[in-house]
Amino acid sequence: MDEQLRRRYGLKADMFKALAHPMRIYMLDKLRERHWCVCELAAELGIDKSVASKHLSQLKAAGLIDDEKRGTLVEYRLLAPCILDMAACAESTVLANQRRKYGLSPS
Amino acid sequence: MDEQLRRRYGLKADMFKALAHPMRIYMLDKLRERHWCVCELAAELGIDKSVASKHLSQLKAAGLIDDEKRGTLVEYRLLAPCILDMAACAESTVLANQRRKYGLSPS
DNA sequence: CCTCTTGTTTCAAATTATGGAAACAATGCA
DNA sequence: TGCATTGTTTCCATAATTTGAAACAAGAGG
Repeated sequence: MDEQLRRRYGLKADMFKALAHPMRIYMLDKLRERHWCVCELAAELGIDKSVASKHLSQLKAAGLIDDEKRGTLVEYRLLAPCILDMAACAESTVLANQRRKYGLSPS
Repeated sequence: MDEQLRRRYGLKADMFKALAHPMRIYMLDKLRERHWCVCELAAELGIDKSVASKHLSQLKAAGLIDDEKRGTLVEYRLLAPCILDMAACAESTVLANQRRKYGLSPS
């Protein structure tokens, strides 16, 4: 695995790493509907504003969302809608595997 | 965020967590071509067999791959091809963002 | 039975990720 | 200016992940 391959797979991994947290996926789901500011998302998720800000910063670094200042608040918006299709694919895969392994019906 | 939502987003996050490592994505890419045993993948990636085994175990737990014993070796095979489409989507998104942010041409 | 090969598991160490509090910056408004 | 609101950053404690070595388990084959 040479340097170029390592960098290429590192980029993909960074993208998935940004998605590898329940709060961040929930944030993306909320941003699909409309713009949200940090304090709104923090209240919706029941977490500290600093934590929400850091999660949003990770999503922004991954290029999944973008922000825009409006007065004292910062509005975040979704950039890459295909990401949520990925999340849906992930969920259906997980559910299919649960059914296959444990015979559970989809809940 | 109630318990049911937390569990639902936790499941999605677990799937992405399984993909959030360069070696594991590389493994999935290799498994797209054909079956591979642990020692082959370990040699290909230049990592210890115990490390390769643990990465594969994570991918299996996520339901992305499956294994089958053949004598002393264990063959792994890809289960969910849509996962690699996700990885491709991730890469194109990353590259698009690089171009948008830094004006780089696609490499 | 003995030995070699292949994989998995366990263990400790190092690294990384996360959360919460506090400090700080920036804007709006009286 | 003074003050409240909103976000970001920093610091620290805790939790999770990753790695490699070693121990262990399971077959294959002499």
